[in-house]
Amino acid sequence: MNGFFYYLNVNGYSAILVDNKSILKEGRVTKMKKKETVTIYDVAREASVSMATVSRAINHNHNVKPETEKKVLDVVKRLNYRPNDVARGLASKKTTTVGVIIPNVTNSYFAALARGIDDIAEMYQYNIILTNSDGDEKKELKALNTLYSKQVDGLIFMGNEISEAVRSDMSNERIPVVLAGSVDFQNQFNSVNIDYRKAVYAQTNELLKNGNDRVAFVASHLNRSINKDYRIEGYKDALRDAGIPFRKTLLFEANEATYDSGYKLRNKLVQEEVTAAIVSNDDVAAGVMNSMSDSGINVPEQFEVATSDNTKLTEMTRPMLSTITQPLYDIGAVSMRLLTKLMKNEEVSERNILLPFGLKDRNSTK
Amino acid sequence: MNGFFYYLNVNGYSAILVDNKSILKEGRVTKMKKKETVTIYDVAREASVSMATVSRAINHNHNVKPETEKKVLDVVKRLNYRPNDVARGLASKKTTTVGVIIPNVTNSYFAALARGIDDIAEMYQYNIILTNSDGDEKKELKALNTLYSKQVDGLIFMGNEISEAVRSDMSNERIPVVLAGSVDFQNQFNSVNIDYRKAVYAQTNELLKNGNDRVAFVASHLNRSINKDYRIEGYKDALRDAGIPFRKTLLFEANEATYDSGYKLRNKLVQEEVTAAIVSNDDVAAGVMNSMSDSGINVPEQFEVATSDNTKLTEMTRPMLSTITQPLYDIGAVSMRLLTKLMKNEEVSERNILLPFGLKDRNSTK
DNA sequence: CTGAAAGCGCTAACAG
DNA sequence: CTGTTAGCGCTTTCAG
Repeated sequence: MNGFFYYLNVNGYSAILVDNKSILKEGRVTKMKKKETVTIYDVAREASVSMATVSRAINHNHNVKPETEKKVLDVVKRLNYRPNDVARGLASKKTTTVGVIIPNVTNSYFAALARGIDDIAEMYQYNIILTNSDGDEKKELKALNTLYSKQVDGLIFMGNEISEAVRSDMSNERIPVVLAGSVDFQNQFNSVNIDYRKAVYAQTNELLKNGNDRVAFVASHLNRSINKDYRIEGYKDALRDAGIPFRKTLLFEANEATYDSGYKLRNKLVQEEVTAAIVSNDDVAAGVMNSMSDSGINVPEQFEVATSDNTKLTEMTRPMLSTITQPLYDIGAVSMRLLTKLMKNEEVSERNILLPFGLKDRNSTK
Repeated sequence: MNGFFYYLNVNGYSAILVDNKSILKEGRVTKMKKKETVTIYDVAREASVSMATVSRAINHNHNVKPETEKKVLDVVKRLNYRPNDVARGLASKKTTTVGVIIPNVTNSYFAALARGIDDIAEMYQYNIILTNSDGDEKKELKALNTLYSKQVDGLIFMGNEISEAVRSDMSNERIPVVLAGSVDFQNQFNSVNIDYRKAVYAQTNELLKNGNDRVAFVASHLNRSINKDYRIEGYKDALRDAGIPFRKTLLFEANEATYDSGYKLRNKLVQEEVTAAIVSNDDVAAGVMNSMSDSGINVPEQFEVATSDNTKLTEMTRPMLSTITQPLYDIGAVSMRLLTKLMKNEEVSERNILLPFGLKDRNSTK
């Protein structure tokens, strides 16, 4: 079928797909055209109905008599017809594809969300255009732009924070967006998260209860809304409740959400004489912990570490990492589910969904 | 033009974003035409040229007088015109998007490739539709089908192995495909890999040199071509060179390429009295190693583990994992680069690219 | 329940 | 260098 077939129009008879050898033999081809794709028109002709009816049949539109639907579908199968989604998209203004902006697929936290997103997308017949942004505003803006050009029906944005430029850009388009595992302090977009403030509050309490009065808070970017407005607030809440003064010097930044970035923090941490740390990313936490252990500091006896995402990594390190437990896959899945509703203009009861979290006590804390 | 016009519903409905002053004054417009999109036709009119010229200008076609191009581009900017890629795709039969089939984004090996793929895609102005297949033939076939419908210009396939059904399916379409980190024993498709056989050969030699004569080989699926035809052959080569008999009982299967799946292998390994293992996946290797350590077996003194991918995980475990080093990101990047050439019908010198590998000696081996 | 016809927004000959 | 004219393959009124 592979470029070897030509359009043959014999005796005014309907066009047929033939192998070019027979064309040469027959020698009476009136019109030859390279016929690669079988279109809705071919199906219509073969089934002796109009294109409109074919369209209705393949879209399972109710307004079509069962017999004609069957007739059409049989021809569809026989001709091996496959609808062209691009043409469909142009005509219907729906592409059944959604854009997904992710900082980095390589990051296990976001990868887990992405998997949830894709699974639900598939379930609802959507496809996903994935774009890595590195959390960089420039890249995010560029990605948004090409996604708009591609006429995606919706957008899932991951990236911890929404810069003003990104906010205004997304506001100006009329396509629905949902933030997955990412907060918008202005509360302008739909989102799916856990209650970071409460989670960190609970976690900090545990560390305080263990007798630590110099608990570090470490994040990749302290000034990002998700940290500044939520996690750090939870951390402060706990400190306040325990009557321990908040010290700005116990806030540490890792620059990147990576293992190495966490690993490099040791000296600073030691210098401030912290005995425990709340870390907002598993990779970073693993780096911090290993770095301590490697220098002879015993975890958790001399130094406790608690992390944030409960990715598989938390079970792979030794000691295993105590962590907040988040329904990672579900955050992605629910985000996509929410988006499908938005795209179909269905009612949504909650714009900002908070999924439940928990605390898992493992061996990096006492 | 850009989101400035909206339906106005005056009967006490809220959330009306209107920018048309006359509407605000009137206060009782029943319905307004929703004018969202500015098309190439609008630009043509405003710039007093034909659509064709606009098309040429925005595509930087050479056959346009510099002044007219500027004139057009100015209007483009003024009207905030953004080409509709769907219409473009229908007219040009090129969508500038490629399909990527990945077993699981959550797997660090494949995630690393995916990042390389996306970066190069972006560089060449392509977008990526990502689909998780779990290495399952049914899902792969389904994904391929929807990708064809979406008229992707090319395909990158990851999945360790090409089943016959997938092979014939991909052969029947005329779009280029390249296998990334995945082998095709029939050598029918373009691909980018390392020389798994040589790599495992070298690695097995190291373990043999350390005095192990019962070296296990563990993979997620032993019968997959990448293992059966390449890695295991390399393992056998080394055994043969060392004069050690190959024992089928020292081949272990993990079922899935996951940490847990590796972790569960301990008893079987211990039962066969192996003192070292070659593992074909980092997650599995971490599971095997931790499982040994957790049960009191000292790694590497009593048990050596060597793994395959050199993902970041190999540095996060304790001890750190000795491994084959693969240019993961590059495998993805080169695959995508190869694909761009194929999509543009450029000459390619090598159909099956082998990237260099190395051996990194860390602490899980003596 | 079905058909005719009009596009969707753009590219690509083909003239000029 | 620029305009005209056909479509690309499908959905969607609007009639009947």
